Amino acid sequence: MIRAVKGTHDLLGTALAYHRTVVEATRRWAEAAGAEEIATPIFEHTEVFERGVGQTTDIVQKEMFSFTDRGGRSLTLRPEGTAGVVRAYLEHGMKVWPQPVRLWYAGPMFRAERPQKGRQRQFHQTGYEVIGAAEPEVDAEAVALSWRILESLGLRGLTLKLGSVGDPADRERYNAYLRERLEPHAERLSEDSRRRLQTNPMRILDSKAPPDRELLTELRVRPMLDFLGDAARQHFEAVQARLRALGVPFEVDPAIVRGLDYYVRSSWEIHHDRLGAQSALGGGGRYDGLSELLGGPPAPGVGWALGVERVALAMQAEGLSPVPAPGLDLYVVPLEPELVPRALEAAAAFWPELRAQYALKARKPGKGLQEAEKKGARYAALLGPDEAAAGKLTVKDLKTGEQRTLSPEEVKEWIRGGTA
RNA sequence: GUGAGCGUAGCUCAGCUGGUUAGAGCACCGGUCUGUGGAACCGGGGGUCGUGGGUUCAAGUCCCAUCGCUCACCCCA
Repeated sequence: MIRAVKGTHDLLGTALAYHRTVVEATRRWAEAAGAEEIATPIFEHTEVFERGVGQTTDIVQKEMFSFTDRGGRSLTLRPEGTAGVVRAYLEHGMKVWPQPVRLWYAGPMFRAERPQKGRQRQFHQTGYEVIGAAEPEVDAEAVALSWRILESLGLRGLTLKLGSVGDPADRERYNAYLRERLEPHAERLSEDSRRRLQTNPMRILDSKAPPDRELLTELRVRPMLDFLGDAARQHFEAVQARLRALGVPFEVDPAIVRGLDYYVRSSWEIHHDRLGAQSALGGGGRYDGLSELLGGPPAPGVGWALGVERVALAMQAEGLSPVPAPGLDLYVVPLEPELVPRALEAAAAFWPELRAQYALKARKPGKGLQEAEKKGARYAALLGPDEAAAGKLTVKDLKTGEQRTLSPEEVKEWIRGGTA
């Protein structure tokens, strides 16, 4: 049997209902904030991510699904959404739109990791980007929006961790400090971290390897926050002040680093307390240099992404139900075999005002009602010789038991009136 | 990529220390039931026991390998 590829899943039933609930919540709140939806391709030229996300990141080094197309171009299934959105911003000259431009999106992302709870190879994110503004207000706006989306879904066990990774110059000073501090003890670091010492020392802070953690504690390595320049520090404080004013609870996490190189200044994650190892529901940050990394003019930006599957897991852990998919309005039951075609015609005549389906085999009335119930229909319509002759249907409300024999037009009126 | 746990019907599982033709519940199909449902009862379809090899008179059960799933490491949404 051919099965879905490792780390991918068919989405249906309850899982899809959770999925839609998260996407629709994002749509509602993002559009409330004035954002326009964008759908970028799920694959891009590999360099979009190599240059955008960063050569030294785990995502680029070991998690991308890349392939060569027939023309010899290197393409990559998007591992995240922001780089593609900024590429689109540049490609469509959105810098001439009224600034800043607010965009939101939802769609699949791909990372070649070993699957586990809350981690799949194809997963889904919703995201929000504000491009063309450097003010701390938009950082706070973005954080507050993602926080409120999660709250609106009913989630309680949320923690917002806010940090700052500073400006590039601050990071250079910090990286120099880290190298100087850690290099004498390099042999005690994990293999990955020894490599990071050369390529990107800050990423060592992200390591959870016990030897790395011990060494960092023992050396009393100072956090990035101590190295913020004046501009970044003022920005960070302003963001905190705006968040307090908006009533968004957060804790400052001096160690927050983020796995994507394009982040500067604000950087945050939202965690849930009952998710297991992969506890981040979402994260984001400011990426003022990204446009230039992609070959564009300076264009400051800030944004976030939520992991749809993880939010769904968190909702389930808290016993929260998704918005259910709408069921059938009407199930048409032919009472005689020769009336099956008439049942199709009757059901088809209700589309699309009513969700109507019909039985392919003649049923006795009792069986027909039972079947309608199993199909999840609110109403059953019996079509027997009498109804056929009169051009009517005997329609029964399966909840109340109320029954009427009506013309198709009257059926529409009754049901639409009843469900309005 | 590393480690651990688990693979019996569409789903949830039973199958004792290896011993007839591998079972149950749910679901599905049909009947009891020729114009009114949610019940009950009866019947039916559906399994190469993940796969391959080995031990044995005999393997769903023991051993090895392999594949898959899950969780964890790593990292992140």
